[in-house]
Amino acid sequence: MKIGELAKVTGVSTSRIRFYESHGLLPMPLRQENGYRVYSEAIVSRLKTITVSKALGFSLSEIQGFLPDDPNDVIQRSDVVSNLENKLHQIDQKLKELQEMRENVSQMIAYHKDPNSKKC
Amino acid sequence: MKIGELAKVTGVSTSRIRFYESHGLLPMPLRQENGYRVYSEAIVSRLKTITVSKALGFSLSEIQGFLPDDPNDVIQRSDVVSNLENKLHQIDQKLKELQEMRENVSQMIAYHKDPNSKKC
DNA sequence: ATAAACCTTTAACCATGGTTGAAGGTCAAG
DNA sequence: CTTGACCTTCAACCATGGTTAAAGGTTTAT
Repeated sequence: MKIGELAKVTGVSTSRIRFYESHGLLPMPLRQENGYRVYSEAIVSRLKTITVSKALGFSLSEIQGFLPDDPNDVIQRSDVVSNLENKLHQIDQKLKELQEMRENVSQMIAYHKDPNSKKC
Repeated sequence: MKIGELAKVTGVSTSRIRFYESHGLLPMPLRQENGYRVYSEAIVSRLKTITVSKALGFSLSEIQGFLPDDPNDVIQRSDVVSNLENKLHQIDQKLKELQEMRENVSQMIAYHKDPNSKKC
C-alpha cells in the first residue's frame, strides 16, 4: 500500500507518517520505481502501537525505545524482553506518580470544598 | 524583594519568573525608580502554587484558569473545585489506560519468555 | 491532453515551556 | 573610578510533536 492508504487505514496523517519515519519510529519503506513509498501490513500494527502508546502518555523516544527496530522482528527475545521489562518498570513508576497526583488533587478538592477542615 | 531574591526563595529562575509574568500567570509587579521589579510576599505563595500545580500536571493555561487575577484575592472556590474535579477525572482516565498498558506489556513479556504458550 | 488526485522533498511555521545571549543601565565595594 | 553583581529588554534558540506550503513529478480518468 502507498502512504495515502496507510494513512486512511490507520487514521494517521501522511505528514505524521513521514515525520515518524524521519525520526526513526518507522523503518524506511521500500520505494516504487517512481519513488513512492510502499508499505506492508506489518507497518499498520506498528503504527497502531505507536498511536496507542502515545495516547498513554509515552513520548516518541520512549516508544522508539521499546519497539523492535524491525517491525517484522517479533522475536529478538532477549532484547525485547529486557526492553519490555524496562518499560514495565517505567509504567509502574508512572502509575505511582499518577496515583500520588490523584491523591493530591483529591485532597485539594476536599480542602476547597471545606476550607475550615485543614490548612494547606 | 527584587527578582533575584524571589528566585532564590522560590527556586524559580528569574527568566522563568519573567516568562510567567509575560504570559499572565504573575501580575505586573511594581517597579523601583530604576525600573527593577519589586515583589511583595503574596507573590511567593502564588509562585509556589504555580510550581505545585505544574507538578500535578496542570498546564500553564490551566493554572492561569484557576488562579485569581489578583494574587491577593482568595481563589474562587467553585471555579477551583470544578477545575480540580475535571483534572481528577482526567487522571482517573489516564490511570485506567496505563493499567491496561501495563497488562499488555506484561502479557508481551510472558509471550516473549515462552512463545509457545499463547499467540499475540 | 488536461485536470484531479496522488506522490516527492525541503523549509517554514505552530504551540508549549522555557533558557541563553547581547546590549545596556544601576549599585555597592575597594 | 572601575569591577562585579545585579537589573532591564528583546531576540534568538532549544526540544517536542507535529502541520502547512512551495515547487515539482506521477497516475488516473474523462
